[in-house]
Amino acid sequence: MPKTEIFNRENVLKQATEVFHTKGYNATSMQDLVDVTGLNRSSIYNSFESKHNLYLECLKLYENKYQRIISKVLLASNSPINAIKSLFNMYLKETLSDTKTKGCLIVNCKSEMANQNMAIQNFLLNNQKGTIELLEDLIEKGQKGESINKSKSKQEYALYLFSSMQGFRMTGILVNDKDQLQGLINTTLQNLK
Amino acid sequence: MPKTEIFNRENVLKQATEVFHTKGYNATSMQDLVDVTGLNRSSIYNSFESKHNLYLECLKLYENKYQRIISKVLLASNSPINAIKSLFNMYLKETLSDTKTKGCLIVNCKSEMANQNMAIQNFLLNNQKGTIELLEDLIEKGQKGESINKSKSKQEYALYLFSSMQGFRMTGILVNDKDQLQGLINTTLQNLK
DNA sequence: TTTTATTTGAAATGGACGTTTCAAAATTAT
DNA sequence: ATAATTTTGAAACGTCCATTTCAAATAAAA
Repeated sequence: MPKTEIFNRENVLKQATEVFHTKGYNATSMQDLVDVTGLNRSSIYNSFESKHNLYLECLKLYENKYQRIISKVLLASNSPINAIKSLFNMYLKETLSDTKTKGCLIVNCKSEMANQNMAIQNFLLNNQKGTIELLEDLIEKGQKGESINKSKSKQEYALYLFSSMQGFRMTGILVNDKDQLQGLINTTLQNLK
Repeated sequence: MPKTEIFNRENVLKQATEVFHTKGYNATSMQDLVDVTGLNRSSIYNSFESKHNLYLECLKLYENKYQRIISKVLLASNSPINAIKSLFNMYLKETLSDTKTKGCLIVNCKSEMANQNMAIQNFLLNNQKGTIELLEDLIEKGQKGESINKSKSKQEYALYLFSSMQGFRMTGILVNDKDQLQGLINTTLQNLK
């Protein structure tokens, strides 16, 4: 019977994600991935097929990680507007704790690869769709419960928040002051009240 | 006396910018630049020193181009709030006319290189400083003339708009519907009224 | 026309790239 | 132990990378 895979697949993906996140896809070499994972080159190809496929798996793991975090945030919130506030505060916390100022892996991926690779573009479109749907649900509830104003439709506010989140992630790359970023969140959410 | 440079420097920079903008810095090869400019490899090195320096010059040209466009927009506006609206509409126009959905060169640059290269980071910080100062001036005037509300300081609204612009540029990469993007602008600016 | 300085073309530099190969080591079930 | 099957290590694959080299072509000034 076969010798079984000895390494922890998810752990390897986390290590690879850290490199891709720090350097971007194109600036990350296979040697970087060998170094950071401690795996042999051929083991990586055996287990992940190609650099591109490994990157896609990193993206999916990153997406799942945030989906889990977001679910917790939503469950812990007592109102839709507070849920949205908590989402932004979660991104604020991530931004402040990121010593390498890497920004968001998915936003960076969109910037680097959305117009170059169809598999990536489809991942991004799907991610966008899911995020906007989640925001639409929150806004609909908030508007019904009167904690979010009705001067714009749920679709309009969802796109606004989706866009604001990307702006926040980009801004956080070169603005690391907590008060400024907290102010930015407050200003962004003032629009919904 | 010497044979003089035969090519148009600014034109070469425009051609190089188009490639860098489409593929990003790391995915653009010197061969790509040779192909698109029609120049010889050694002529490029003679005139632009290195790929990295050529990229920096492209960034500066791109920055200058938008500074000129923005100046015109500001001069043509009859109020600060309309000036801001025109700025966003200018970005909307750029987004819709960009068939390759490249986004903003400077936003993409920040995503790809801000945490990797100090010369680039300094350029980006300087660009950020200039943009925010311009927005602060507009907001100050708008708040004095009562077309922009005073519930936030000019610093807070300037950072909000700066962040919103980046979000808009990112969103425009995968959302190409004019009405949706126009709605996004309206929602963003509703916050100032 | 000759001198002088520069641009040009084409080839070469050495190294890094993503990926493949394959024998040797390792591990599990018989 | 032996057989079966996979992972591993190390080297090699061919290609492309950014950059350099240098002789030949060029063009303005003397």
